[in-house]
Amino acid sequence: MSDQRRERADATRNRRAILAATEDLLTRHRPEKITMEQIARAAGVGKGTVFHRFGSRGHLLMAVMQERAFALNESILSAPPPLGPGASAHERLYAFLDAVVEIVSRNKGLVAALGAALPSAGRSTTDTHCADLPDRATKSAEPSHAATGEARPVYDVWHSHISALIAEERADLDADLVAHVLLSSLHSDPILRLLENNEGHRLATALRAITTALLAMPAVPPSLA
Amino acid sequence: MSDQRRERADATRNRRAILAATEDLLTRHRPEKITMEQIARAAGVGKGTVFHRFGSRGHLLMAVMQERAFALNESILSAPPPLGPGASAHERLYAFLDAVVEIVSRNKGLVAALGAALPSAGRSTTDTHCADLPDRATKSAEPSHAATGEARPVYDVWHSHISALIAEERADLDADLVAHVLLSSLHSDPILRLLENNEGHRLATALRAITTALLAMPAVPPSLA
DNA sequence: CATGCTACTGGACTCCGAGTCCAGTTGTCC
DNA sequence: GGACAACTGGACTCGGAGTCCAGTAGCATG
Repeated sequence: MSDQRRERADATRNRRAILAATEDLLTRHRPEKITMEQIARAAGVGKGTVFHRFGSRGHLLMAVMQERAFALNESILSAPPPLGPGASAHERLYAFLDAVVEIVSRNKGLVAALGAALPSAGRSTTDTHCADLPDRATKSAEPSHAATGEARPVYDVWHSHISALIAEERADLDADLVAHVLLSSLHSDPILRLLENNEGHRLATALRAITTALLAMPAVPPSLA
Repeated sequence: MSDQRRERADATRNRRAILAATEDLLTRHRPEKITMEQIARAAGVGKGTVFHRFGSRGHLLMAVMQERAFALNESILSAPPPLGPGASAHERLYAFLDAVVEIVSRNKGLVAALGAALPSAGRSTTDTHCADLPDRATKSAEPSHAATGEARPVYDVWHSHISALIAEERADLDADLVAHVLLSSLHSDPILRLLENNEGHRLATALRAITTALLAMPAVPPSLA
């Protein structure tokens, strides 16, 4: 039985093909110039299939990103101490920031494209999807992907991780906001350009410096609203 | 005389009308839904005119942003001390960051749209403009706007200002990069959403905290590449 | 193995907006 | 007031995202 039938074999094959084709194209072309039609052709399927599986360009890109970030997101929860649980909050922070910079460096294009592809996430104005694509949104089906179906799963995971670690060490800071600031650098155009130039270490260093400074910060700014 | 003829009166009138119409629309609609045609209609001119004056959607948006930031950019150079020259670097930093948060809060939409509208600035792949629009790029013409014609004039001014101030206080930091990180928060989607919710003060506070921490930072990380 | 149910497929099609073109207009300079 | 060029505007092209639906083929069941 099972109220949810298993995904059909050809569907799985095609989904994989699409994801693979997208990744492949991403390595060879500017992401904003890759069209859905190209992806479909490269994957050997029709455009309709791509949209059927992923709903929109943005969602497809997100799926790819999610795949890329999968390993890291696992590591956070269960991995040897520097990254995984067990080390001190700031050691984990360092390790995680380094890992994130690393992952973004190897996906600049994708990250840039993602930034441009998602209209604004939680808008009311004719936010067509998620409403008329109930089946696709609820898909999941494959254990290997753990598709959460969230709005920005990758960002959210990263953000809450950083935020939690910061809060753990410094309850006096607005951890939530600081985490956003740290992560925002990864979407910044000038910085993405820097990464293209293999200067990722500069970013990593700067983020470390900021983190160190914050955690070591002497006084507690009580709240000067 | 003057190798550059004065801008024609009707041209000026129309340019102003277009700018005004854009600002107006921006206050009432999601920026990504505003089309060039709408702007033209609202300004009472033809679409061709809009493109003739501004070259592209991105450039138009940038022109508007430039106008909005004009006052602040002037203040940096010549204004009473907290903002203008005369105060200590970190006082100026605080003042400037506050001002920037303020200005971005009152222009979230525009900033978001700008982020999405500029493909990537300095790309080689068929970067058509700036090449086939020499006359428009060199326009300037009106003293009141001081149109520099740069790629991202506003961002660049802000960045180099912050960068210089940081460098002045802490030669050991990668001021350039840190400045990018600070500014990047202003383009971040989650943070823009926050600003929409009138939580700008949280951002301002967080940026202050980061700045304070950095400037007060004890050790000098010598360079752990 | 046959048979039905239905999810999946694919490519032609619609829709829409950015940017182009150019014939006509109108400021400006002399 | 005449010539010249810059400006104007709207019809047009181009191209990509997303839709549609008739056809196909997995999967379950007897």
